[in-house]
Amino acid sequence: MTPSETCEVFCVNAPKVKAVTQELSAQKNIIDLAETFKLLGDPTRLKIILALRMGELCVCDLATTLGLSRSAISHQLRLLRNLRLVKFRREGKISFYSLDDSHIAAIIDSAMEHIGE
Amino acid sequence: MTPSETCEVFCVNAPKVKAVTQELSAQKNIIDLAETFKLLGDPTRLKIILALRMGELCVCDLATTLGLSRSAISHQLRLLRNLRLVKFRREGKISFYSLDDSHIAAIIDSAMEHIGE
DNA sequence: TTAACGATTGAGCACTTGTTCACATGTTGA
DNA sequence: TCAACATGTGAACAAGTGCTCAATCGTTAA
Repeated sequence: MTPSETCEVFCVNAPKVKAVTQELSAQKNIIDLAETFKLLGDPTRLKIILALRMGELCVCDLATTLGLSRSAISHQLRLLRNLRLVKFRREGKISFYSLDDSHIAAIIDSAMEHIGE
Repeated sequence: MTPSETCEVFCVNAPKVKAVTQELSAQKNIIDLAETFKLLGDPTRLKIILALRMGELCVCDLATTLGLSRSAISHQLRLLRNLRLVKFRREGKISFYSLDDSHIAAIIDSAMEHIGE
């Protein structure tokens, strides 16, 4: 009898595990949720979000503000676009980016409260 | 004159960049914030959080629920503990974990609204 | 049409990360 | 004290990630 078998027999609170397992499998969008948090979990992307909270900015201004190359910013913006965290409009040669969704500010506010400030 | 120099001269909205840069540097806790989101950005850890939202669970029950080894769960719980996303109490040989902070549920709720469900 | 230029993209890489494995720790009951 | 067992931890490795570099795209103005 392996340790894990032992554990299943003697340690597990079976009804609770069953309930939680069912609840988790009912959550169809856990992966999407994790994907969203992962995007916010990188300092560069989080700074982009925080910067755009103050108003729309072009790629070049974001690069200057964050001290990174425009290529690096553009790569990250694509990821943020794909998950609809940011949107953009084009004006001639320049792309202006802004937040796509008011929920994003709410997410960040909640997290800041957790951090405690 | 390199392209980036050109960009700084002709593309940047200088006052806005300056304002945003100052605002970002005033945010002392961006790294902590990103660290918190990064923890929520892994499916395993997010499932742990969602499971604990239904009540405290021991390591073994979490491992059974998520279909992972107890070692893997334990490693992740340590990370969650370090950032005070979860807390635990010990009862004999068994550690019971639970959410450490009501803000976490709020963060997740906001994010779920963003996903759209 | 052409040059200029902001933005985008793919390849490549150094670095990070989540898991497994083996072992250590700490508590319980005999 | 000793065996059993839930949990914790360090090393190692495969997979994933963020940046740079070079090339390309798309728009503007001459």
